[in-house]
Amino acid sequence: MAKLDDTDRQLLMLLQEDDRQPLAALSEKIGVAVSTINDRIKRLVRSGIISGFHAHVAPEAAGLNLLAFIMVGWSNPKVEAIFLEKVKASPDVLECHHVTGAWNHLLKVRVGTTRDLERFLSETIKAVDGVERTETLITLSSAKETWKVSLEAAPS
Amino acid sequence: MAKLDDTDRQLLMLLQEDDRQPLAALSEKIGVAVSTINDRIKRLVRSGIISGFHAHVAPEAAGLNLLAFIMVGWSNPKVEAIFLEKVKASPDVLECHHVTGAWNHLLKVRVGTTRDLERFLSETIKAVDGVERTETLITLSSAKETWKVSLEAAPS
DNA sequence: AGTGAAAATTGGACGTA
DNA sequence: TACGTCCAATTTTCACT
Repeated sequence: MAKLDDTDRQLLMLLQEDDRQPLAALSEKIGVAVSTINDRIKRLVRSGIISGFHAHVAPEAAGLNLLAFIMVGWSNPKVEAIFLEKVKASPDVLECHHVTGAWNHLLKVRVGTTRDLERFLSETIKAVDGVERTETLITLSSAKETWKVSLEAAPS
Repeated sequence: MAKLDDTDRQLLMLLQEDDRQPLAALSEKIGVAVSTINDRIKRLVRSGIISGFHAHVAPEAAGLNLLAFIMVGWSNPKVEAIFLEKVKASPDVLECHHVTGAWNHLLKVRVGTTRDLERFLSETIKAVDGVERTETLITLSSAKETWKVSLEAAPS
């Protein structure tokens, strides 16, 4: 893995904040030439350190007013493959993590209403044969929700 | 809230995928004029439907190899304010949600190693006076992790 | 690698329908 | 609101340090 110097870290911080600012603005903030900024960004993209440039959409604008975390459990290991397939295909599922502890997987799900959530649970999750337990945590409010990776202490 | 037509939804889908493609590319994919694309994006940004344009950084590139979800509980309601302040200030915390159920808040946290996680728990979470219970789910792998909002069924 | 300036591409503003 | 044109701004390339 390519290592990051201080200029890279500053650049990544600024691009995580806003990837549409002109190279000239980045150049001024960091203190290197515009063409250097351009080279650096190219390199960071090519090496995969920057995985992409994405517009973020306000979920409420799309009518998605309900955020929930769902923990799912089963005992038969054959369940996993079918479960993951369904989950990956569902646009309601933002995240699916395999976690330690009493549960097998933790899902982050965005839907419109509680009715949609009910439908999701019955049609997508419990419809998978072998799923034995679920626990749903409904989000009342989100005090923090960021995608920004902290770049203070980089590996040497 | 401004309503979205089909052109908006197509545009948002494409920009969620990659916000750096030229307007000409978007114009061709959607089938409207370049200047229309430009107008639409401007409007979507002004109305807050697009909340921003952000570069995504691969966490591993920053040495963040451990993802965990931490549930936190307390009984004294005065704890919340202090807790949220610490959590918002911590670069390790990606998300903090107020949730229903046996716990008060659910955190999504990214750190380098288990040692960093241990330090985070003792110095940031348990250091808050009044925090009584925590449960940590360590992520072994993530089958899905997206930020894309589904735009199939828009509100009328 | 970094720089500055030229060349190519792109985005933003305006007038018209 | 959508369109096309024009001009300004921005990105990209390149020869040099």
